[in-house]
Amino acid sequence: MATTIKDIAKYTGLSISTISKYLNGGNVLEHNRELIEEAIQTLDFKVNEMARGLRTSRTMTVGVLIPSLENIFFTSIVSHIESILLKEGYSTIVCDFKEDPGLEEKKLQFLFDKMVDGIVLMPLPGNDNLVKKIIARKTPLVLIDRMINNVECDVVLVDNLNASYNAVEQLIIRGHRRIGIIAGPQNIYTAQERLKGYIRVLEDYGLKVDPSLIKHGDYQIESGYNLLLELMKVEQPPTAVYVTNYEMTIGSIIAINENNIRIPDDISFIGFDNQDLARIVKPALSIVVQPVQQIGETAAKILLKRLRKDQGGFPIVTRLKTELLIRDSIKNVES
Amino acid sequence: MATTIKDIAKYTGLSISTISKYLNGGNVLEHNRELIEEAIQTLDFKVNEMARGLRTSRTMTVGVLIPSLENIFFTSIVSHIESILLKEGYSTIVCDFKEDPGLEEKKLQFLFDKMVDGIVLMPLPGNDNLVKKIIARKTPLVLIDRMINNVECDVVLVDNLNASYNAVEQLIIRGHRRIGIIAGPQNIYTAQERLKGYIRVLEDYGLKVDPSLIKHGDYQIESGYNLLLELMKVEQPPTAVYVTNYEMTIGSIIAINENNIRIPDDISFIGFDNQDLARIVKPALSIVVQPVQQIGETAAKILLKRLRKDQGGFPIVTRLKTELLIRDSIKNVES
DNA sequence: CTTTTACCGCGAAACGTTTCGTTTTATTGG
DNA sequence: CCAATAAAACGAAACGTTTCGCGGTAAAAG
Repeated sequence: MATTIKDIAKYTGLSISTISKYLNGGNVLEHNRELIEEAIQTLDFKVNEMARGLRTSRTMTVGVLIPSLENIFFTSIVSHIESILLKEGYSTIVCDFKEDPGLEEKKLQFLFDKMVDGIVLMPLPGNDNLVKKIIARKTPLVLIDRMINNVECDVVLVDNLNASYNAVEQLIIRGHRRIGIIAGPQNIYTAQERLKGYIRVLEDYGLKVDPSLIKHGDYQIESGYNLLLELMKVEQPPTAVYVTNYEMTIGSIIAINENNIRIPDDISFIGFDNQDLARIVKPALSIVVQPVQQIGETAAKILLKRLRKDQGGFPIVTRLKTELLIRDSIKNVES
Repeated sequence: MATTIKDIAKYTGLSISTISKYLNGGNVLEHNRELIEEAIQTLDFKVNEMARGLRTSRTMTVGVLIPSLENIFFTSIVSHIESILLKEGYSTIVCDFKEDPGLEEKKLQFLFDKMVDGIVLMPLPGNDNLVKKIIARKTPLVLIDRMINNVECDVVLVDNLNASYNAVEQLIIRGHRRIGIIAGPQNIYTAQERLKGYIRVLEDYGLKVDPSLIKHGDYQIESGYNLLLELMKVEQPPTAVYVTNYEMTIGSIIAINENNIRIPDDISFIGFDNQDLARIVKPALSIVVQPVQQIGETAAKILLKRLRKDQGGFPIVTRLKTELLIRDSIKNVES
């Protein structure tokens, strides 16, 4: 059916191995090079990746495993990863595991069965042995957004600690003293970091850390909704709140709207992740924005490096900076 | 390295071809079946898809081509497609073309080079020949969300006409007589349908269709923003507006907020696509919700059918119903 | 002009399957 | 118990590449 290397050989009068050599960047006489290129052009030859893969045991395929495809933070990272990988001829198989640890393992197995050359993973907490499994197989791996303790691995993450620090600092500067935080699950690395930043800046400014103002959610909309209302019911409620991911930010906003709480008069607000969200809500929300493009591109580039068998600098831990968008959701408090 | 069919043959004392026969569902002596299964278990055998693919020229891979990975409407459809395909052993290669016709063609070529067994495509308008190209190659294809004229092809779409009809009808029932629409690009099938529904319901109720109340946008946030403001500046402004996709709904809301327009007092509002959006905005927005899960699953199932070489019912045109969520963004007008 | 050194091209084996035609084994009927 | 038939197992070729070692030719060195 399709034209093969054999057809090129016939067309040019050269041997199969010479064509193969050319295809893999080997040296070929100038004259023959032109001949081969012409043949490839006119016969519309494309290497059969399956045959090549069978010989070399490389699939030119990488797997990207994320918790959910319905989360724009994840998918836009994927989008940038895909762009970079495609340029090098790799195809990207995206799997999501719907935040389910069982599925995570299953999908990973699927990727193994498909013999992907490399993996980009945003791991669920507690599934550390999955990561170890990948490493044991020597499949190149780049972790995203979340780090695993006691495991050496390339990882791209965001400086969550200082992201929180800077956000909360803005609240302090504007006179807030009782600042609530809707934090993430205690077993998620990212969430721990974001909480640490909150605590550190309070301490740096000599403010008391009040445990009743720290609420742990599960990164879902519902818990944002519930926890915001809980915060407002504390005996001495906060004058500002900092919410640490996108979904919980949405949930909080819904709670605020449904209960006729006014921003920033009743409470000042800083949310997370999504720029559009910042503008759509009234008044415009202040937001911590993550550098999704950089995250994706960096992860892809490191993976490509490893796929080239370049182990330089291992493990590479990249820590990217967030951006803080200050809008109208913060009130100045007289102190 | 990995265990092959040869190892299984050695372990069981059977021949390679018998093992292969078993793997492909052929008949094997009960005794041997058990033996083989045990061997596969203990040696942890997995068929090498590359070798198999080389022989059969099937890759067990399907390509999904969508305009953007940063659009939750698209990605959640992808998510459901992926789930279904995975169960049958297919992996899904997702490509987005960032709404760029040039890229669309390039990515499609990429998928061809990767020899995907099938394709799910959400085509850009005007690129009809791309679709024809796929069909000419006899690669199974399912179109999503947008139809192409004069081409026979399986397609899953939403009953956009009646979606609009029902939405606008609710506005009419509540007494609105001047209803604006922010429609999509005139060359997009989906957009045409949505506009048709708007026009038809007005005519059915004997209302005049006023061209000054029909604005065509490009499905991006910015144009939602601009067109909403244009609508409000019409000499006799509408009392209600219907916005026909997610991004433009966001844009409109931003415009409304920034200009202190009140919903529903100044204007009644029906938006599109995203449930969370409906709740996050205050007052809660009325929304036309698309059945993303059904779209994805239906598309995947049809594709699987075609991959099984079952041409039954070709071309299958599936038209799914939307849901109309009425919330607080519509005011009753005394007439 | 001869010897050495590069360089380029070639043939053949191998990667792990499927498939097809043939041989062996098991089953049935006479 | 043997022949005929059905069922199962087998062997070998093929899919389209890469790779490795060898042979030949041209350029560089003596």
